[in-house]
Amino acid sequence: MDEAPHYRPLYRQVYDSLVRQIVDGAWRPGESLPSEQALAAKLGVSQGTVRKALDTLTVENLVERRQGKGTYVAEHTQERSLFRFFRLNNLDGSRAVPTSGGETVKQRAARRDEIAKLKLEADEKVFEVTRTRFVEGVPMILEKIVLPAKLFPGFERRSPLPNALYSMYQHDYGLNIVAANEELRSDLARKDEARRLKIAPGAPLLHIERVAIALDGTRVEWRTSRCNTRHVTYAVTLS
Amino acid sequence: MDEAPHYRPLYRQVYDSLVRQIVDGAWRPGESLPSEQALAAKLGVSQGTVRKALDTLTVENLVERRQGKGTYVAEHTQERSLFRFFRLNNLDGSRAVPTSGGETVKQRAARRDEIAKLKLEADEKVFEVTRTRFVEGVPMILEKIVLPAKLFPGFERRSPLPNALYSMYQHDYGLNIVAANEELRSDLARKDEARRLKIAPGAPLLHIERVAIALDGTRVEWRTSRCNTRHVTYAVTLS
DNA sequence: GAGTGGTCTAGACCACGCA
DNA sequence: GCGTGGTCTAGACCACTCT
Repeated sequence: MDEAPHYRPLYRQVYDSLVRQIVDGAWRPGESLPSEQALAAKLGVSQGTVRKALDTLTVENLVERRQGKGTYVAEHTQERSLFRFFRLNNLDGSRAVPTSGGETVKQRAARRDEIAKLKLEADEKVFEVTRTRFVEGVPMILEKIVLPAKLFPGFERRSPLPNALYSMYQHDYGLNIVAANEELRSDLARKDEARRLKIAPGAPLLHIERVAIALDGTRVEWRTSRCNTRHVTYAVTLS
Repeated sequence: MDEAPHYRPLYRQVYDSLVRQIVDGAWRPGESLPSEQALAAKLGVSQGTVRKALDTLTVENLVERRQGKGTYVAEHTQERSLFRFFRLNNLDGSRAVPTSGGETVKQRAARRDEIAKLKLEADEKVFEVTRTRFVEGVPMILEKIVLPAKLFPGFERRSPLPNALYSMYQHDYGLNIVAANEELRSDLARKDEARRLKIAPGAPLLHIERVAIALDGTRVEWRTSRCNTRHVTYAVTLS
């Protein structure tokens, strides 16, 4: 009755060890890790084995390596974060740059669907953020963001929120968003939505739901975006 | 005024050489490549260098490696092709399995937008395929597929078409689809669409446009799907 | 020049598939 | 038992960055 792998390669153990240390904050985002040689010496393996682990971390966007300088814990800067997780393009194919406005933040008990989506305990509280996002000054997206309150102490006092939330999650709460699952469908604008987006009721909206996942697997946010795709499109690259 | 790389690593040259040979059909899909040792000997490099090139090919889904057996040119089987390029899930999260019906195929001159999207010459011809796709017997998607005629000799005589076209492109025309760019937006069902999908006119439809790209960069198809997302959602995994 | 990551080699041994 | 890919090592040299 053994477990699946039957044997764990050394480089995999090195990888796991490094991930755990990054999760625990042994090195902050933007800081450099020890050199390959140093890591190899400390862990008692060859440099090549450390390299293989670091290469995997690089592919997964957890670290960045710069020849001649060192290996750095990846940082969610404003631009990088947008580039990875904001997928809307203008009709000419250029990347749309969003701004935010009209936000509200409130704390309340989690609802049943939120408990399921975010894997919460039954009695947990959440923060609900709503805001409008603009592209070139035009209201384009209505966002609702639900966050587990226990992960974000003091969040209600942080208004106004920055445009790129993931950067804040990382720096202020140690939550490193590394993956997200999205589901898209088409829907019609309700009356209140139409008013806020300055379009006709019943106009088509792209409905996007996202669950964002941190390095350790924690579900950090459930975001619902309702987007007027008259002037932007959602871009996906399959490969 | 030198070119960008300034120097091309050996493993990169090995990689390029292997890609070229796969494109040229030196080994057919499903066939095995020579062993690492054999390739290393033939190319006059070490086994490790060949391995690095093969690892890259593996990540890009061009080959599959099986320990104890060998390295095989990746094959677009029905299931694999669907898994990679068909992104619709049922509402419970399970993968929707489509079937196809009611197809028409015609040949005609390319229109201006098609010339731009598929990078055609001005006077080229295209095949236009239209068909309906069903999920669990219910009409769910209206597809229009535009193919450059020069890439698909005799295509008009192939009806009825298989459900998974990319498998056919690969085996019958040597066109290996390795990437695709998609753009999504929300739209309303026109009258004729509503009739064919058995929904109300003005119901919301997810509009998906895809340009599929072969191994050598050729644009092989421009596909427009108009999908009723009442019972399915389009899933994206960002990482 | 010192220190870092990037490339390349040669060789050993392990895990797997198959005859 | 043989051939394949998978892991791991030790060491050499190259390219880049900074002092």
